[in-house]
Amino acid sequence: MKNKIERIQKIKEIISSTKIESQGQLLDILLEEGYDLTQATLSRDLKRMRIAKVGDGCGGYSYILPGQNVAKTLNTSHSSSVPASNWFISIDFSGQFCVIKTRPGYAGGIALDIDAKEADQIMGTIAGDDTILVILRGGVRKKELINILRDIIPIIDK
Amino acid sequence: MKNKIERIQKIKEIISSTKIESQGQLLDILLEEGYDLTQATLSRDLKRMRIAKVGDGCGGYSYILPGQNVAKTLNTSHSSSVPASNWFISIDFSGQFCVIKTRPGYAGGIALDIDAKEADQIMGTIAGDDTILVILRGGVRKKELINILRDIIPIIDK
DNA sequence: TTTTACAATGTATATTTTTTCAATATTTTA
DNA sequence: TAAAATATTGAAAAAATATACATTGTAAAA
Repeated sequence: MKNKIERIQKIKEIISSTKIESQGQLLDILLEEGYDLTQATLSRDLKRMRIAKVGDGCGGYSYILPGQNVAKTLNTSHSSSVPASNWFISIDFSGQFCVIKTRPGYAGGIALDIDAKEADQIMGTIAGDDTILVILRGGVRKKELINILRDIIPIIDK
Repeated sequence: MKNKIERIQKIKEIISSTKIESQGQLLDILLEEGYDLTQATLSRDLKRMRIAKVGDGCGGYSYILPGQNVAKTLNTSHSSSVPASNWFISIDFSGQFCVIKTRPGYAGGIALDIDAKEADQIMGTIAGDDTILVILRGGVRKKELINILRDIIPIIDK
């Protein structure tokens, strides 16, 4: 009972640095770290802390802290070997444009990955800190681009 | 199948205007409105829409749209734009003193927030760089102070 | 101190949510 | 248009999450 505050703190740390897909996964980590608790307690903690479970945009789920739109990016690598879910926020299409949102700092690197594919269908990319604009050639369809991006964003939707 | 887009739109409307505590409740509303679907489809919709289920701070749960910021709702009177979870380290009580540890640099600002409450129970605060000393009036109990700090430090919720 | 109230937690269970699988429907391609 | 590829969905099963209840620990009051 004494270590509740400490546990709460630890949960925050884990959630902000690791992608958590279920309470079971988080529970395992906490148990490994030496905390002694059950899933029931974890459920109560998450409820009180207002930590939310939300679709991750890549076919899975992710737990997020309140206000974690500006989550810090602990994963320095952005190469294709890193699961997309570590940097990916959203993808949107409008006319000949595709806008990909990433966690802060990732856009430039991911844009390079996209450029490296040298796809005919892509006229070019422009990247800021957390947003990539992909400009498509006329007549290129959404699905076509998704296929090109598939190994950068393994599962866009499922 | 044609009405999927319409249904998605309706879900957004409902979520933003009504407190939804479970998919079952949302499903009932949609059925009453004439939409024909099952809970399984709803689960998929919510996942794709990245709608989250989160503790409502009053003992229940609530579904929220991606844009809605949970921390803001919680910290209504907190002038700082920084969510509590980003600065809070620990809180301790001893006699008429309460010591709050923060991440470096935050103590002063948080102390201002505490002062702004102008609570009778608090005689004053002294802040360093990462520590706040809250001096309580005689007879003020721990629980009482926690109630006062509740919307500055949401974590100590209970 | 002793009593009392309340908070924290685990266990077991209930509830809710997610997914698998199969059937259709829709869209794209040829 | 017909065939092929994709997407959407429901029903049922599986998985995940939440809670009722009982117990124990902690703090406040007397």
